[in-house]
Amino acid sequence: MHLPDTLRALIIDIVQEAGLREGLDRVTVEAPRDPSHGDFATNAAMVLAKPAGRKPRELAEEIAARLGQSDLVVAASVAGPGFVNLTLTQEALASVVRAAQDGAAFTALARSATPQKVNVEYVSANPTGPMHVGHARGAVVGDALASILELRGHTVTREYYINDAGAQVDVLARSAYLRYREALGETIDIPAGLYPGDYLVPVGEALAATHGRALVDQPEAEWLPVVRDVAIDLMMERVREDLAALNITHDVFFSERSLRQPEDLVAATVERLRRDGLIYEGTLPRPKGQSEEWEDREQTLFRSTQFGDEIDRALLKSDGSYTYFASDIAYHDNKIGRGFDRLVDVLGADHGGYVKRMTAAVAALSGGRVRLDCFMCQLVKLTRGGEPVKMSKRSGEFVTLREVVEEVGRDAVRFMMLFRKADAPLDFDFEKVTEQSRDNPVFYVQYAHARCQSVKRQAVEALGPQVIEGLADVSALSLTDEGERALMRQLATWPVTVANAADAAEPHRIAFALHELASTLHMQWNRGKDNSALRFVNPDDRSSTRDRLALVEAVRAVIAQGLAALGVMAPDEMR
RNA sequence: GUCCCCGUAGCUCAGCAGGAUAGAGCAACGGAUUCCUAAUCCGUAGGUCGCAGGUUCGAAUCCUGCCGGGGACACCA
Repeated sequence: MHLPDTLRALIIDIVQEAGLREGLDRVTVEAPRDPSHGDFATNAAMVLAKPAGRKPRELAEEIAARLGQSDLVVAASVAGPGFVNLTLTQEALASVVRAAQDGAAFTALARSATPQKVNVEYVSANPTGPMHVGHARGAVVGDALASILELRGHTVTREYYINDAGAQVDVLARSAYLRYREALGETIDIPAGLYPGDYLVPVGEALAATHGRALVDQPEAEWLPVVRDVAIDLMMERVREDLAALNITHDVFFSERSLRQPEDLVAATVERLRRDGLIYEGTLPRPKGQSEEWEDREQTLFRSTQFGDEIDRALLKSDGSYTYFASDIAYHDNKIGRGFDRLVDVLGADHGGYVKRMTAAVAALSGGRVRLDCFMCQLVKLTRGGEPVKMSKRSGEFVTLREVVEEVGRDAVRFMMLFRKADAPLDFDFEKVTEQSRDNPVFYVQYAHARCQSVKRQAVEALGPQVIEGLADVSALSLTDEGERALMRQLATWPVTVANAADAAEPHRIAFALHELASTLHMQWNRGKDNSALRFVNPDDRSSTRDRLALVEAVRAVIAQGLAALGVMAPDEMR
């Protein structure tokens, strides 16, 4: 159990002994903003007073008195409307310094008591071209989220849904076919509506190499499936390469077409919904403001309104073919069938209207057993020196993910994408990110890690290699400086941060926590300039140096854990 | 017209599932380098938390209604 939880358990014990039962789950233990309020504070008295019919401050006094008797607590005082502020014993905080040095074991304290099987679907970019910067955000957020869920103890499958069955892959095939003829020496003209990007040139060449002129005189119905399959394969290969450049790999690539062949799983899912009475033939009401181009159409509809959607949704088009939504329902049905407790979709901002219907479908298909969470990534505004950089998939002039990674580096791309709440728009400026100034938080955090390593190197130089051995057993009782205690408090809350970030599905919390920890470390390092007694390495005092090295190592271990979860390198030295 | 997201310092954003005088970075101004990496740090200045109600001991945080910005809205994936 980590320290905040230990304290909370202690408080719950005390409070239960006093006969209080109601509202226990609202009791929290947090590190107050203002360190003069103590190391930790609890709201127990305030949330429990009302149901117990007691006065908050009076109850707080009682709790404080009992807490004061604990081995962990030096002082417990009542403040404000009924906070109980706790100052911890040196030993209590010292235990964190020892524990945190084993970063993995320490982070494992964040593991959930009820681990789940979770599927995280992310990226799922259409295989019609290389990925652009917008895709990078969903990719990074999804990947980091998956990692954080794993730290929380869940079993995670990282999944990519390949939209290889719709009209857009036919467009891809026609575009590739032109490139094929081009490769055979023809002069081609790419009409509007097809993909003009020259990334299809290699596809054309590959087709020419394997098929020669065989496809030239065939009717479209003959060559299209052939060209399409080749094009999709090559596009997906490219997608994987692009993702690899970001150090992202998926466990499962799920093909939309595999829902139709060899077995029609879409039909099976639709049938099941029909048996459950959730499907009917009907026409949708005309939306207001859509008066002009609207015509009433009889369609096969899913009763998503029964599960919180605003309107029922079409599963079959008027020509009898499935809608994209129908395929997607079948796909999620397949995921449910694979035994996941929780499904997560990381989506682009343009999929906002899709969330309610899919959530409804999952609720219907799983009988409410499986939860679907959709997380939206807002747009990335790409600029260079303040000037907007266009990225349009149609224009063929978009900035690809690969270009960005090659220009600014994987670490910077990943960290920048995560140093913002996913549902807030993101500004990404090439010049700022490549500047490598402190404007760029990734360097700030990486530098903190490198600095920890540097301190250890310096210590070895001054005091010999033994000075950094066996640090896991130090007493850490000499770490009484306010800055040192601040670091210890932040370390103590690390497992809580991980747990919260996982439960809220907000990877950016990890990034911010690391930034804060880095800041506190840099601060303490600099305080050693004014006051040499505070330096991490003191050649005249081997014992306190070892305590401080243990603290430094604990900070380093936590930063390393966090950066690893975000997929960012933790360097031993900068440059 | 409906739905979703956003509205916090000049700029870019945090604010941990309501808590104690609202935080950070950048920009501005003033400092710190014989000293473990100045890619760092310290200090000053800067905010009616979009507006108006409501819920309660307590609201930037929850609810309702407006205003403003972005996105999505039947056989497009």
